[in-house]
Amino acid sequence: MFKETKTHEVTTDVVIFTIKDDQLKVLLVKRAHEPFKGKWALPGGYIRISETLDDAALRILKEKTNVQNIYLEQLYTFGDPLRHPNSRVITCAYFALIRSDDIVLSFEPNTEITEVKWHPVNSLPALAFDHKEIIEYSLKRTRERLEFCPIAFQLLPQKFTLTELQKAYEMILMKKLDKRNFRKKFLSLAILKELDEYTKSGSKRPARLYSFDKITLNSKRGHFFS
Amino acid sequence: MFKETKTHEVTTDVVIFTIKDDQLKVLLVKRAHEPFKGKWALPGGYIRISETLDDAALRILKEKTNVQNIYLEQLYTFGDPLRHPNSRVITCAYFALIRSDDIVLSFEPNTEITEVKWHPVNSLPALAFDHKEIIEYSLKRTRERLEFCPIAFQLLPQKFTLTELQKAYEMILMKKLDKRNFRKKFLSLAILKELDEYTKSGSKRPARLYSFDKITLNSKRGHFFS
DNA sequence: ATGGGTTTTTGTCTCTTTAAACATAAATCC
DNA sequence: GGATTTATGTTTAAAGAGACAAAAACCCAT
Repeated sequence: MFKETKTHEVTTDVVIFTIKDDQLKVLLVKRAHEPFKGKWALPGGYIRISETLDDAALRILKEKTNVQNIYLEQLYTFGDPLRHPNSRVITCAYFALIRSDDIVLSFEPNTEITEVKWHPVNSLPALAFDHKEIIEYSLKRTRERLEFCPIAFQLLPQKFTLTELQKAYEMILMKKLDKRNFRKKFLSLAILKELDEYTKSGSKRPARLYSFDKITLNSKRGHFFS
Repeated sequence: MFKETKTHEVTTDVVIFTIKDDQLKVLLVKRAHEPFKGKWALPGGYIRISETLDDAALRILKEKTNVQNIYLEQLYTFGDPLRHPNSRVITCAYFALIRSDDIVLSFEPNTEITEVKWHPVNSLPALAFDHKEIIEYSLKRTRERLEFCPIAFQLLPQKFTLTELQKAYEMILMKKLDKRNFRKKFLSLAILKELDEYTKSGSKRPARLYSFDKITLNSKRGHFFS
């Protein structure tokens, strides 16, 4: 079906998660052209001939969301010969968690994309290519990482309450956690800074705000939550 | 330095570990041509336009070593624009552990390779490209996996003694383990089948042989050794 | 101002698992 | 019988999981 003389094309796709409106969401773009015209897809693009894979992913992340300085990690390389209907495209997927309040979706309509939007991961539309599979794999990996290092801070604003932190964990792990045990565990890790501020929220007891103190991403052996 | 119009080339390189002569070794091939003519390198090759990445890695593994049915896992994709001196080559690295007694190095001298040999990982020669980096990363990942699932069985013959198993772990983790605790732990996991055979070895007490019973690769949460 | 509703905050106990340390007897060969 | 290697249990301490209840702070409505 393919001529063996055809060359490969190499792209990168970026899975960006955030928490908005109490939901875990992923950033998608709507395609302007075939294939999959009008369908939602992960932000992605061709890797330039003289940039590293990491640089390509960072560039694309910045182009779509204007976000920088992010925990961005190579996820997996997807290379099924049939994943792209027209040609052989191998894609190196990256994933990131970002704070929703850091985000300015600086989208200027262009020739490739007609829309950029956050979608709840629990109700995704039909996606282009194998992007659904990529997102699912990314979620799985995010959960695995969450057990070992507290990457959830990437999802939260600079100042947050323990309840917000717990909700982030519950959303990613998709299960409820015990409130007292959760707090106990996190406070014992000594990675949170207790602030002298409180939420001036609504009709309830104000909650103390915390910020992450030292963020040591790859340290911390041992489980957080299982 | 590169024209942006140049196309990417995509290869796969396979890191194959085994235990031979009481050492952890990696399979290398000697290159017949430039670049890096005469240097040792990982077995690798171009991904065909209509095969999956996994298939490409399996094919190359088979071409070089005649080994099949192997725990083969995508490791990482290396894409530094300067990793290949002549052109832009992105390589998708895989790694595998194999039993030394399964191996028939069926090497027929050809136009690309002049030699195939196992090299102790502790004393590697100068390697082509970034292959040293790939091997080191692979070792790191192997160690991480070893903590969670007992993949070391891939390195051992069908029948083995507990001492051999322990030595495999010690070689990969590069530290000594307590004999009693090691045996206790493994026997409690109920993944070994106790055979009614013994080594008819040399001048010492014969050791009982074991084989792996059910091999559940991705199961088994929880640490094995840390 | 009072009371009801809601959310935050905090500590203890149990049970299980894990880590680490440690010594002696048995089987074989010479 | 001497050398070597296999085989085997117990104890201790530490860490982790999980279950569980009551008081305090705030808002609002009456």
